[in-house]
Amino acid sequence: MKNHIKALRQQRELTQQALAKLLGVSRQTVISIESGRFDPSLPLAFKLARVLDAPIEAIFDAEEG
Amino acid sequence: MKNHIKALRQQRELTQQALAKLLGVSRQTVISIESGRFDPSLPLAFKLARVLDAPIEAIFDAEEG
DNA sequence: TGCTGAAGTAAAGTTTGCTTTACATTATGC
DNA sequence: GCATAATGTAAAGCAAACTTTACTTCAGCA
Repeated sequence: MKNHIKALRQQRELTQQALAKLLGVSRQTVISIESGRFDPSLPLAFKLARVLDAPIEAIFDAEEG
Repeated sequence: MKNHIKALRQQRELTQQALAKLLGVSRQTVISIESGRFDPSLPLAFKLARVLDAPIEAIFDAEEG
């Protein structure tokens, strides 16, 4: 599932480390989600939406598999 | 994470079995998510939003932990 | 009565999300 | 040159999502 976290994070001038801290996860988790290694859990997706100030549907591409 | 899947499913007159088939998961998964045993993955949450014709934020309560 | 559909619980097992640790690369600045 | 910050990869291990199977309960109906 593709996402625009990297772009949104950079717009907010947040490092991966800073975003990880805001989300309460490790830096590896941020890297892995940004690079598409895996999808975040639903609670984490909601936190991302709150931290990045964007609706979930705007952060993730709902394209089908 | 609380959700309104059961109510939305019943409004659409879908059985758990029918919803599971539409989502491409097992009936157990539908039961477990409806009853709050665990949260769906993000891809599954998107499928739920599509099948139930409601935005993710309307299906799940984003209350903080 | 007994059958069938819908909803529910439980347990074992696989897959995926997440953590922790360690190491590599690139850029900035002393 | 050396240190530090930011990004990235990889691997081992734990936790949560999901599957499969099996069993239970309740309602409706012939």
